[in-house]
Amino acid sequence: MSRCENCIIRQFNSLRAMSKEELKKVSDTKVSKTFKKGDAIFEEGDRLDGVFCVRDGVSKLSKLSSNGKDQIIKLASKGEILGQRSVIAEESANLSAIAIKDMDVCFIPKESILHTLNTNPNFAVEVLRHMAKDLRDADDVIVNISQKTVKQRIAEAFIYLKDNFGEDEVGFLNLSLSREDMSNVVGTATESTIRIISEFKKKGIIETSGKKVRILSIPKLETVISGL
Amino acid sequence: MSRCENCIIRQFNSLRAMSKEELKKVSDTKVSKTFKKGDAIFEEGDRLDGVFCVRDGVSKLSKLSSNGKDQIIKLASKGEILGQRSVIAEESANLSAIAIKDMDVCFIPKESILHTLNTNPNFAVEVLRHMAKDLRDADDVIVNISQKTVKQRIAEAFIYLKDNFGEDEVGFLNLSLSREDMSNVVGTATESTIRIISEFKKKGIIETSGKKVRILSIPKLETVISGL
DNA sequence: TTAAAAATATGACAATTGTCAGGTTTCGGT
DNA sequence: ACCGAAACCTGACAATTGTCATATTTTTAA
Repeated sequence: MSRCENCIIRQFNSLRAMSKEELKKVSDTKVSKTFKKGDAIFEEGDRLDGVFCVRDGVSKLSKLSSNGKDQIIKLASKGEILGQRSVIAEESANLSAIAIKDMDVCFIPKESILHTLNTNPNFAVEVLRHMAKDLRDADDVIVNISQKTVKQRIAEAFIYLKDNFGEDEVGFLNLSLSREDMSNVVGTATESTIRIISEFKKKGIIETSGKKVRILSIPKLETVISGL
Repeated sequence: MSRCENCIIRQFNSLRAMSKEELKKVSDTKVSKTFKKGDAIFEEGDRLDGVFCVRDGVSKLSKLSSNGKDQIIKLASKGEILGQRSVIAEESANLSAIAIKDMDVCFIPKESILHTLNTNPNFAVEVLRHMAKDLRDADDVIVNISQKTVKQRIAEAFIYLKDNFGEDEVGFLNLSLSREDMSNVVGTATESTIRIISEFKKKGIIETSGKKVRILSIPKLETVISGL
């Protein structure tokens, strides 16, 4: 079993601010878990007794609205820590975390986290910085959703997928979302997403092959985002 | 000049986790300021070299969208600390803070804050908890804006104003927003807000007197929110 | 392999919301 | 008390987006 002290993933998140001894403690209590595409890591309302450190795969963090639709707030991959907000606020989970690519995660009991938080200011500040970034991102999402058209938001989503998850050797996006997930990211009806993606294909902005998507022209996408 | 150690406002925010000595230091470096309705405490893009502790009044925190409209992310009043996120992330301000009721604030240089953060874990955790709450709120706003109609969002905004700012002796909301600010809170055009408020008045859900608004029936508002 | 289920696609239409173009009322400063 | 500016209001219309119904394609599982 691998040890946190040697885990490369650690460099990408706030665990890097932990001391050798703290990491050893975490390593002794952590549990590796795997989740298959579609599995829930946790669901809205669950009481979490720890956080999940993503080693591989991708998860969508979403919340069910009263109208029965899911809104995806964030896509989390390698290095992200899930459930941190709920554990810190000592609240039940506000979001559900569902795997959209097979996942490999470490479960870390909340005691180690909370103890380190209360004794190691470096760690607390590191977590704080990360949450400050999340908060800024959330504010930006609010502005985008309320002030831009669905077409602009879908165009932005493609850029986001390219920037955050990259492309393979032949230019296909590494992360393909179903039309439904894409709709839940931008906050619209599935049919609207399908129509706009069809339009992008007709206009030579993107092309698809099976589930895979390739962006053909970033400039054209940016023209769409700017609103003509 | 009043001292932070004696300030009642402190009880409502993370400054309560500071030690006597830390508070004294803050008190020695702080500067009281007043802002009149319409004044900017800071603007998007400003480099902040401190935070603002609100002692009285109300501020809107908003961000300008590329289409030229403001989106109000949050309304901050007594006890709130403004600029904390930017100072912690060491970024320029992501939002503008404009007074919508004459304000009385204390400016606290960032050095005191950052120093305490790095040495007093209790303070860091307290700030973290507060930011966790802001993040949860932001996530909820995302879901509301993307999944509810303008009418539902305006109804919710009235409930929010009542719950967070209260009513006077005769039942008028303590905080009155202009139609434009209300539009920027819910993310819609001013005309749409005006139409819906007119409709609420006709249906006996609210009544107005000058700028003041009185909610006549919470149950009716809740019916609107539930979407019939 | 093949049948069923899920995802994608498209049309027709309705509902919601935005825009523009006028008005009227209210408010703050002289 | 008055004037000009800002806020508020309303109508007409257009644009965007959602809903429903129905194919078609792709994926999944027996």
